[in-house]
Amino acid sequence: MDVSMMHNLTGFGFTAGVLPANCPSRTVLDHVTSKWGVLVLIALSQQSLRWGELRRTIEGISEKMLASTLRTLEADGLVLREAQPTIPPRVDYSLTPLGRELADRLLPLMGWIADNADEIVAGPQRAQ
Amino acid sequence: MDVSMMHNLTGFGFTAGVLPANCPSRTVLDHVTSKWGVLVLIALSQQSLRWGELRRTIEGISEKMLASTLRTLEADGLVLREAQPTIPPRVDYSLTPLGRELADRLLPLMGWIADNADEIVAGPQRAQ
DNA sequence: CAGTATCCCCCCGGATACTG
DNA sequence: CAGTATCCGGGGGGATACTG
Repeated sequence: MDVSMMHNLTGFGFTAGVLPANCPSRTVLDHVTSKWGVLVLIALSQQSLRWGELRRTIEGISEKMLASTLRTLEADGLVLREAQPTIPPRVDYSLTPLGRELADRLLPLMGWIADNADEIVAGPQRAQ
Repeated sequence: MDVSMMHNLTGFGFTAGVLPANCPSRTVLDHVTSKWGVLVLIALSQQSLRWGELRRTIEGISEKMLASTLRTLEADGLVLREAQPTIPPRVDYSLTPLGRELADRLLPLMGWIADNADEIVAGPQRAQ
């Protein structure tokens, strides 16, 4: 599996119309690019985290959305949930091997965004 | 040491909390991961396209959302809009250099999603 | 052809309260 | 601590009609 083919769309089978509607890829894309999906995956890419740590790490996320996002990503097999049957409960979240593969593609993207965000939001003219 | 540092978040400057809320990176992330942002950028990564071509290429997008998405991406300096003053009008959309840099990070992601979507939506158990 | 304008609904997602 | 339950408002986003 060569990396060079990663940039050849033809090799991925969505030559004609980017992606057909109602196909699995669209579903996964929606999950990943959901409002908090990327940030959860990025957060877990560094280390496994507990619920409360995730909540504090991803600034601004609500409990509802954290739970919802984690459930979706877990159902997709991207995030692993490990609950200790202790009192008080302790639950650790981490990436599955599949999730790690995905995160490896997300990190360069996020890195680029972090690097260029200031220029982008400022606008081409004003940045100049 | 080439790609490996891409996996070190510290190198990108969002060590502490993934990304601060209300920061430029969040804004750009929201634009890119908007419902149609990724698909528009991917579509334009192969070739510049006219309005109607984009509409047909990105299956399922409405005129309203195509216009909205294009305006956002153009304002961000990621997409270039070139209108010919002819009748009937002809407008070409393409990626700016900045947009191309971004697309180069999006393509591996989309490729991976296309490759693994079937397994993901099927679920780990059933896929097994 | 390349878009606006308009109507309108769904549901995403936030806030708050509560529980094992 | 790690969530669920419930309420609720705004706006994301679809469908249709219209225009230069």
